Amino acid sequence: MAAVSVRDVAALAGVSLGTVSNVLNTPDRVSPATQKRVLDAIEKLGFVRNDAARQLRAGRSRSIGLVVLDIGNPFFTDLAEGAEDRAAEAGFALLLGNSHGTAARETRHLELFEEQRVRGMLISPVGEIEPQLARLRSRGIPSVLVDRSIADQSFSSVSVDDVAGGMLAVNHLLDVGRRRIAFVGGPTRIHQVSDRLEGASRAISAVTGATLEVLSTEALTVLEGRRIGAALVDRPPAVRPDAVFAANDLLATGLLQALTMLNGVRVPDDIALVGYDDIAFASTAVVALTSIRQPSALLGRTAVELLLAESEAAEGHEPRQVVFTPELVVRESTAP
Amino acid sequence: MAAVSVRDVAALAGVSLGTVSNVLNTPDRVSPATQKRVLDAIEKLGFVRNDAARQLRAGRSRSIGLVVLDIGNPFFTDLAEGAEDRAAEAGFALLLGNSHGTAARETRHLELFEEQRVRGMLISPVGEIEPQLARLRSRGIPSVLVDRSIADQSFSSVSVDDVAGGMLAVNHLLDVGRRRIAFVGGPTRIHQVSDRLEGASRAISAVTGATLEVLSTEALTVLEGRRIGAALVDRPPAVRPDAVFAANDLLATGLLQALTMLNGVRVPDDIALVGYDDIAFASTAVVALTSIRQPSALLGRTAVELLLAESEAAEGHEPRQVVFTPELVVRESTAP
DNA sequence: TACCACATTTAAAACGTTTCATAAAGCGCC
DNA sequence: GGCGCTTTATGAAACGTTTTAAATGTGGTA
Repeated sequence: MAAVSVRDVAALAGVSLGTVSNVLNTPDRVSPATQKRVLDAIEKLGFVRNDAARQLRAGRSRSIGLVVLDIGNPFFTDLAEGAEDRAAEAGFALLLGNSHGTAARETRHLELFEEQRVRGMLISPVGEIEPQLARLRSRGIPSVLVDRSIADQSFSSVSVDDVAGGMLAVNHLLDVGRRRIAFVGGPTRIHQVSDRLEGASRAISAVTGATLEVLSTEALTVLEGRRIGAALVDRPPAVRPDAVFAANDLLATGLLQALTMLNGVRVPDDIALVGYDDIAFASTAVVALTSIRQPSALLGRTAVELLLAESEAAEGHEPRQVVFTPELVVRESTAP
Repeated sequence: MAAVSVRDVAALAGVSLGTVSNVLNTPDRVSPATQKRVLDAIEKLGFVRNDAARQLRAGRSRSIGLVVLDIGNPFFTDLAEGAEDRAAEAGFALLLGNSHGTAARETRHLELFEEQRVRGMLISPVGEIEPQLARLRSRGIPSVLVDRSIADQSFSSVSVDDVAGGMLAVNHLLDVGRRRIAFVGGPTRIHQVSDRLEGASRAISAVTGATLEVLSTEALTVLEGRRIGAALVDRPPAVRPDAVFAANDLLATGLLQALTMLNGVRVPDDIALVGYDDIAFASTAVVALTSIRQPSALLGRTAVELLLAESEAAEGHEPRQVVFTPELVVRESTAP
């Protein structure tokens, strides 16, 4: 019930409280004998540092804020997991904020975390947030942007190259001999969708005789995938694509359901299929799904890394943009 | 760049710093005119409370620790989301810790959070953790246990009644006229599995002529579900069950794949199927899956609620055990 | 006019650390 | 034996709040 402070430890060990602090922070400066006495006292009393006091004096805390668009989205869950792991390794606590995609909540979390005087913010922004982050920076709180193509290079960021991902997917389809390829995805105002399509187009352009048909969807859902899949089954085989690149795994799953259920079309024999995100279900679909994997956890770890670097560094630290390249995971749905 | 403190605000507003604090905490005590001047100054300087100092003086922080077994598990993700929402509403920050099911990491997080002097811990424990929590409690840090059948009633807890869930599932199958029911799940040392089976048994016992066959699995995975499903397809129709209750949705998904793919068995006509957890994919399976939904987010919200109550209350606060009843979500896979 | 009650404001102490300047002690060397 | 040097330990100040007791001002009442 009683809070144990350095003072109590000092009293029990028969030293001054400054010495206790030295044992904790700069053990080299204190003799082995004294050190032992102090450590014994700490052990005996079960002393645990009060980070608030530490932070107050030191001016810097040992926590990091993470604000994500939607913690329910596996991408962000994995990212949070990676960030938390790295933070814990460095002895930092991770404050989690879920903005649910709304600017108001995002701002609320930034305020809450600023009150906590976090070492810095990791944020996947909803809207225009640069002004807020600039203000925080002027207060000595750095930020790292997550998963966004940033015009403003004045902040550090981590992201994944969706154009490269699109190329990866379509190049793979071309490699396994497909030429009439369809892209399924939308709406294109989602920049991930347009980037993946852009990558697909580039890959197609490099190969003569290869064509790309774009089938637009209203959303990136299983249902939309099923709808497009049913439409493909209805087509005469001659005008069907021989491969489909879906903008995410949900669409791909829906496509797969429609194609295999209706039994007119075999995957991969008639139509090869590539998804995107490599969600847990991709590998356990009726036909295991080839997909593009994003290194989400690594993104989180790296974001923490950049943040700590920026926080340690002197004033004029150069922000860094780290762009990861996604990875192709080949499974049955495109097996030759 | 300079940190703005109450002192600066006081100077600009031409009042003492005690008055600034009063404006922030007990506005009734300060005249409207002064209040306005102070608020203007706060606005102008962009003053943000330093929670470390606040906490140091007040002895209590404005953050809550959450340690989960596996943040990648949708159940815990939803729970964390609910907890975070509720915490944010109350002006609290949520510290997230992922124990990955290992006791060492769990302990590490508890230490880290204790250093932060969190208001309390929310924890889904890995192993025997009562001693650690008892120690924390003696230090004035309460805990709420999450999702566990606790022998020790001395801690508050939130959990879901898996026995009730099992009954719910099987009663539904009985309601739609099925009598030869199979339970698919395992290993039974997982208490969720044994509880759900227990519920299933009870429901069966209440109806004469109903039988329950138990098909054991090594793990709760899609693959295992597919294995059992294939075995069922191989049986002569006469000795097949007319309904299956799977211990979770992954198993159910595997079962569904095997049953519908091999085309010998129709769902729900020949075999009705109920899963458990109501994961996102349940509703978009080839045959939309009837499942048992756990109120994960509500669990998280409630856990925060209990924690705050305990933290506000006087010394001898009675711990509370809240047990939620899961909910049946009927879809195609059992449609009459 | 003198006094009191009340509303408002102030000044100072306290929270538990870290840090810094300084003191004490031990030691080798001339 | 005194000197400087290094190692080790100390005490006090400081971080930014909240809180408490005391001070100040205002108006009403005797």
